[in-house]
Amino acid sequence: MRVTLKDIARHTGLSVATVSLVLNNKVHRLSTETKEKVLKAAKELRYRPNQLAVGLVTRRTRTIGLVIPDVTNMFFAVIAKGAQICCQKRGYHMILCNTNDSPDKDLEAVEVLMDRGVDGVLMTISSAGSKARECLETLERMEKPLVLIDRVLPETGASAVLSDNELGGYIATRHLLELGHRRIGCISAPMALTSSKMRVFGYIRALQEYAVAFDPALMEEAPFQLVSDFALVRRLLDAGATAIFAYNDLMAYGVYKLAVEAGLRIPQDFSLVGYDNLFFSELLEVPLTTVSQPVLEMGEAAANLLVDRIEGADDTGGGSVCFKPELVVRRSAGPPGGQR
Amino acid sequence: MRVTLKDIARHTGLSVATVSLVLNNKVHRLSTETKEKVLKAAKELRYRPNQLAVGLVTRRTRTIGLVIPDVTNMFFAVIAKGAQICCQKRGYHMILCNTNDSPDKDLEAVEVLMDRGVDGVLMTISSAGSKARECLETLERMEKPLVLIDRVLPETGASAVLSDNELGGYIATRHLLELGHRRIGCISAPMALTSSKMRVFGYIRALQEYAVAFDPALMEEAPFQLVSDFALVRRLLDAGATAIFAYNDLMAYGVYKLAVEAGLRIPQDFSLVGYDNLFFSELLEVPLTTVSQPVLEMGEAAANLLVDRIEGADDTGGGSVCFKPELVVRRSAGPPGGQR
DNA sequence: TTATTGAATTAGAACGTTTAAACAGCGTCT
DNA sequence: AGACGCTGTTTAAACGTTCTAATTCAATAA
Repeated sequence: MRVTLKDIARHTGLSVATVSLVLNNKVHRLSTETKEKVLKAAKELRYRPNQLAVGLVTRRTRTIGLVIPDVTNMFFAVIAKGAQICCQKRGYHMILCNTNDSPDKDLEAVEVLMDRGVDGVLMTISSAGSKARECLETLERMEKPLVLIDRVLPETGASAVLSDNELGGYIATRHLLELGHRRIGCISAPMALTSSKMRVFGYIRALQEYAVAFDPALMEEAPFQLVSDFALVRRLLDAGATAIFAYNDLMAYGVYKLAVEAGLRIPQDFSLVGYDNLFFSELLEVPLTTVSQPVLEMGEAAANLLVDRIEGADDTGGGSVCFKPELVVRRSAGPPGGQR
Repeated sequence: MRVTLKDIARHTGLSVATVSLVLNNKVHRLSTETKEKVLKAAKELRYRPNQLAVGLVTRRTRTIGLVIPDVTNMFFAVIAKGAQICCQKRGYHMILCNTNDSPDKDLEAVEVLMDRGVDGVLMTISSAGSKARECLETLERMEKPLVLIDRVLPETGASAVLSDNELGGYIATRHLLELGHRRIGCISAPMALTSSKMRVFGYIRALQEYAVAFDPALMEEAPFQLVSDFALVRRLLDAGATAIFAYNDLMAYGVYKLAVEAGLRIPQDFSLVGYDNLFFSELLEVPLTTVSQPVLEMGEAAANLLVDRIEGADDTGGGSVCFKPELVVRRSAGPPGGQR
């Protein structure tokens, strides 16, 4: 079975302690002869330390937990990959937990991760973050650092890696305003989501800047999926919208699809701007103008922040990092009025 | 910090052993009074067993490893989710390793997982599976079960969850043949991939069945990405292809995009069939005809198979499971000759 | 009275590490 | 000769569990 320190000790005629010391080269005053003997035996027997045992005594596992609503959502898949890249570089490993956006599972995931002795956790809390407080408290009790991703817990001092959603909403809307649109529809995700709220705030700020009155008739809220309700789009157009800013590309695709089916042309009949710059957005026949976030970098930054806090002597609570989104201009947004 | 058995023992005036026995209700002959006292204290103190310690003594961690080339690839993201669903149900957890399709990382991942005491591993070996043998050997030495996903290791008896790629290639091609195509181009992925090879075999079998000679001029091999080389498409069309079967939807999108850019119409100028039925495929202006695999089920089945083997008294090496792909007919494939 | 039985509980080893403290040799200095 | 200082190595406790074998105590039987 598994080769242990004891095996190496027996093999070399030394004590377990000596072997351990050599392998961790902790003590310098060991004869080179002994060192070589141990190293040789370890290599021959292909010794690898049992991390359960190591973790038990050192209280460090070089493992972090990643808690996200859904790996299948590209945003989170990329976050996971970014975090992995950091782990790779810094010698950590990652336990992945999917919560399906359920607050109960948020808490369960945190507890399970604690049981497994992770050194810290990376987490995007469920959109209905009702158990967030308890997660925080658990982590605090265990004295393990937490870095939030994309969603923030107000009031608590938890550090986070964010994207400036307000700015994203602003630049998307400003782009439409610059093109000449004055009646701009906005399809948001549930407003419980900070990111949704912030994007709407950005939308409103841009309108104000261009002295356009905010009209509630131009606001629609839709579930976090492909928009499949044509009535919703119809309402916006009937309210005079010449452009639509959607919470994300996925929702924009739904609008797009519905528009195509209804014989409406983009951008002639109305302009469309999404958010996320999914891979697919440039493949649409009318490539989607959208806002892009540096998601991979965010994942990597989050993990880096976490590992810094894990390893940092000075646990300064770690500030938050905020990434700037960028506008990706493609063809789905043009001047209003059908001219092209 | 963490509450341990010792804390509960101190709290109840009992011994650690008794507390442990109650909590695992191992021995029936314990006074109900004692039981209640322990249970109450455990709840009050919010005791949770340290899984590192449990794992160390029981040699079981209720954790499995998932080794995949890339979470960011939808196929694997969905596999991961399927596996998670199984884990959820059966009380397991999952450590995720990305290999970036590098054989060295395959082996590293397996070793790391062994160090962390996982009970078994779920794995898609890198396409250049050069270290596959060593992975197998390591797992065997540690006596941990392995279930392969999507890719197979011939000669070795490792159990696997597969999709019938030969059948998929066959039904895709047969569909085109039934529509009347006789010159069908095939864009494969690198042939080192079993799945690629099998799909091509299916393609050839369909051709044979329809008494169409196989023409090497109609075969192209492309990297596992968006096809971005128009010359490749041109070559196929020049060789007389009226239809193209692409290894997967992603590659098909590339072909599609290039075709649109070159002013070629689908399916009038040529038909296109993909593989995978990615979410986006139905959003294309000409929705993509494709082959769909039950990926979520595959992930779940793989994890189930693994857990069965972990828990099974009878480790019968576990046979392999093979899922059947299905044709999803949409609009990108029509009769040849431009008629519509 | 002394065994015998049985129920309830506990001591203690084990899992595989780390690490502080102790120890054994041996040469040097008074 | 004894004290001291090195150097190289080992002892042993600890981490938090599990689990076998042992112990305690009381009640019953001989």
